[in-house]
Order: sequence, then structure tokens, then C-alpha cells
Amino acid sequence: MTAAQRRAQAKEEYDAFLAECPSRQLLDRISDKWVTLVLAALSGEGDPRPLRYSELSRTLAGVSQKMLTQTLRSLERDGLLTRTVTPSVPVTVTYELTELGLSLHRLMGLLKAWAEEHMDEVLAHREAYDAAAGRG
Amino acid sequence: MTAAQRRAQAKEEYDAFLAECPSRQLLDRISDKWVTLVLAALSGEGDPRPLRYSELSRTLAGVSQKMLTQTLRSLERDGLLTRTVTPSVPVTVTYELTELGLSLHRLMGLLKAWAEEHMDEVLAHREAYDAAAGRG
DNA sequence: CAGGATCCCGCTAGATACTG
DNA sequence: CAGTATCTAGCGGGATCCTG
Repeated sequence: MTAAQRRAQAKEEYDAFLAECPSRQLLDRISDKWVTLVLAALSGEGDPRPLRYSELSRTLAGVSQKMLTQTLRSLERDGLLTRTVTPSVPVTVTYELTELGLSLHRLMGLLKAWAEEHMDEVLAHREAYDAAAGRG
Repeated sequence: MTAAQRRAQAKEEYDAFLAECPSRQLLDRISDKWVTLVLAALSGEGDPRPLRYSELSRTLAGVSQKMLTQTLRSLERDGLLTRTVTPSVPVTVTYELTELGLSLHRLMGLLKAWAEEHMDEVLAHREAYDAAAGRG
């Protein structure tokens, strides 16, 4: 069973490597379905504006309360946005991007640019591949 | 139940929007755990070289056969790499990045750069947040 | 209004075994 | 060597109900 043990160890080491890799962590963060959208909403298309919880909830049409809260918490935790509570009645909570959050949103712009330039090519390949499989 | 129905419809529309959004599709593709690593392996750190299945399997230490095959198939389908079968005994299969694949790998370089520049800041925020929660 | 707590389900990664 | 087939457990994520 030495081979199996070696494989198991290699896997653990590799998982550890992946867990520590900064770019892997970044991918894990931005690949979250709602993170991108929260960022986009708060960035206001180049004119960053704070938004309330209910405004975000309306802007991100399909999001559940659980996911919205969870996403906002994790972004606050990572210092990408700030959460401000105004003790009025009823209480008002606003979210606003930090400079770090804006920086990340700018990075997303680069992804968007690449996607708009190349994704149609990718999709064309995909269709061609599927069509060939259908014939073959 | 009209409210619930409206919510359900909003969700469907939003999911459709997400499914069609090119940048979302790009994120779904690159956020795959193994895609990044296959790309990196085949790019050879700036000196792109074709690799055999078994070579990839060894390079990506912890990957299962299923995941490796699945990843390679999807990347081939999207035109990011080519699969070449040499009918020797035993059969030899090599994988090589296309220009599109190289382009994507260059994009990953931008992500890497951002991550290396900012992820420590993110992680510092995270620790501070957790520490504050521990005290609160 | 802005969440917290719970239950639950589908998806998928991964281990195992087999094949041309 | 380069895969395919199958089975299963774990978990992300949504729906629902409840609260200050």
C-alpha cells in the first residue's frame, strides 16, 4: 500500500499548496456568484455609491437573504467593503466599497474585457466540438 | 402568492442573465480548480510545451484521473488546447495550448499579479476581523 | 428594515474498479 | 498508457420561518 500512501500524501501536499496560493485564493473569492454582482452594484458603473441592504437586495434580483448577508459579511471581513449602521428607527445599514474593493472591481474590468473579446470564440469552438461529436 | 411568484420569476430572469453574461462564463471556466493548473503546466512558465497525459497527471500531483480527463476534455471543447493522438503501441496522447489558451493564461498572469499585490492585505483584514469578533 | 436559525436537496468531486 | 464506468459522501446554496 506504499503507492497508495504516496498518492495520498502527494494529494495532501498539493491541496495545501492550492490552499496557500494567493491567486487560488483570489479565484475562490471572485468566482463566487454574488461577489461580482455586489461589487458591480456598489461600484455604480464608475460612480461608486453606498447602498442599503434592501437596495442591494432589489438590485441583485434573484439573491436570497442568506446569500446576500453571507456575501456582504465575507466581503466586509476581507476589507473590500465597509458596513455602517445608523441607529435610526428602523435601523439603517449601508454598504460601501473600500479602496481595496474598488481595486478588485477594476480587476474585474480586465476580466470583462477579455471575456467580451474572446468568449464568443470560445463558444464557437464549443458548438463546433459538440456538432462534431454529434456526427462522430 | 403573487409576491412569491414575482420573486421566482425575478430569480429565473437573473439566473438567465448570469448564464448569458460573458464575464460570468469566463469566471466559471477559470475558477475551476484544475483548469488554472493545467494551463500553467502546459504554458511551461513562458515556454509552452506539449505534455502527455501521464506527464500532466504527475505534474498536477493530487488530481484524480476523472478530474484530469474531464478538465482536458472541457478545455479542448472550448478550443483552449488541442489533443493529439499518436497511434503507437502503446498509444501516445499529447496536449498543447492553442493561441486562445495562451491568451487565457496571460490573463491569469494579471490575476496572479493582483493577488500577489493585494491578497496579503485582504488576509490581514480577515485576521483583524476575526480577532475583533473573538473579543466582541 | 436587516438579518439569524434551520432544514433540506442537488450537484459534484473523488475513490475504486475495470478496459482497449 | 490513457482513459471509462459507477457509487457515494459532503457541502454549497436555496426556501422557510422567526426576531429586535
